[in-house]
Amino acid sequence: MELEIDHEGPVPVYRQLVDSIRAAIESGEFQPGRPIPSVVQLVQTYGVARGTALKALRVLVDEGLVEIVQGRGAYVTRR
Amino acid sequence: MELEIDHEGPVPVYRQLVDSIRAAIESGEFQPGRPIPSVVQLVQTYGVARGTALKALRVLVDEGLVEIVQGRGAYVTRR
Amino acid sequence: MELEIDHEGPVPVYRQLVDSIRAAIESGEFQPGRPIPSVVQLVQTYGVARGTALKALRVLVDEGLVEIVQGRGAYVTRR
Amino acid sequence: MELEIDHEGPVPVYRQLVDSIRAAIESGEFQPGRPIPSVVQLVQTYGVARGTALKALRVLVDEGLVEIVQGRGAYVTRR
DNA sequence: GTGGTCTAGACCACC
DNA sequence: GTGGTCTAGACCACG
Repeated sequence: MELEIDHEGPVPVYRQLVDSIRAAIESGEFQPGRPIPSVVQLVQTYGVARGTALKALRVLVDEGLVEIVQGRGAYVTRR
Repeated sequence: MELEIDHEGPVPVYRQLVDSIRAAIESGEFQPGRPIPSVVQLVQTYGVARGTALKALRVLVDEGLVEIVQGRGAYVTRR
Repeated sequence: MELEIDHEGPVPVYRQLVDSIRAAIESGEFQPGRPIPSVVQLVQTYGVARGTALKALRVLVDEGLVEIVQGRGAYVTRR
Repeated sequence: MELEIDHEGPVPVYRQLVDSIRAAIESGEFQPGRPIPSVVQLVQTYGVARGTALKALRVLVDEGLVEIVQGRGAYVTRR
């Protein structure tokens, strides 16, 4: 998963997060059925706002790459 | 009854227990009037916390698949 | 809503919470569509453990007196 | 609550326990709504068998002096 | 802030 | 041995 976020550039931060996480999933760094970093971890690691991390999560859910389970976390979709 | 619990995956642990026990009942592995594994056995076998095993039990009782006999254990409902 | 929980008495603590909240609903103290005290408030106000407060909540939900809105809280059921 | 049990005499041990506990209730030593000593405590304090302590408890319940709440303990009946 | 999940430990009566 | 109750703490997504 890429480590740098460009807060100044033209690409929305949440988009950068989405692309970064998607790349990590497609590369196999994040395995199906395994958790992706929690919202809190994303916030701390990338220095983004909570809302930004949540927005990125929503996009990934809409794309079917990630599933949310309440009380447990966000996971890479199996299949 | 399935032997593996995925503590890292998206499915809540107590749900995995419920599904596993229900499958064993429906397959006939656990017969009506016969006991299902005790809470302590579930804890030891699957490495889950007591509260988690009890929560699974409660769901099965609510579904009518299992009934509790105090001091004796949990049994597959007859009928 | 009654203010005293008897931790030494015969009635299970979660049951006392259920009875207390139900009484407040039926008396109109807690109005339909309005929130009931949060889990954290119950914990702090009555000196009970989180699990105990959640157990009481679950009973009220099962009885149809209360409904949960995720991320917002527990509300008295309308109707 | 009396401290001596006569294991050799003609009075059944469970009866001696019953009388002892009843006396403690009637004297106010054990208050209504408060717990009486647990089965384990009776066993340890008086050196009686578990079955004996349980039998004494049953008699007290039948007499309406004590009420049992599963998971919590035995309590002096209110009123 | 909210409730949901989970762990680890304790004590209880009952069989 | 059995399940039921309770505490104290943790982490999660969601608003």
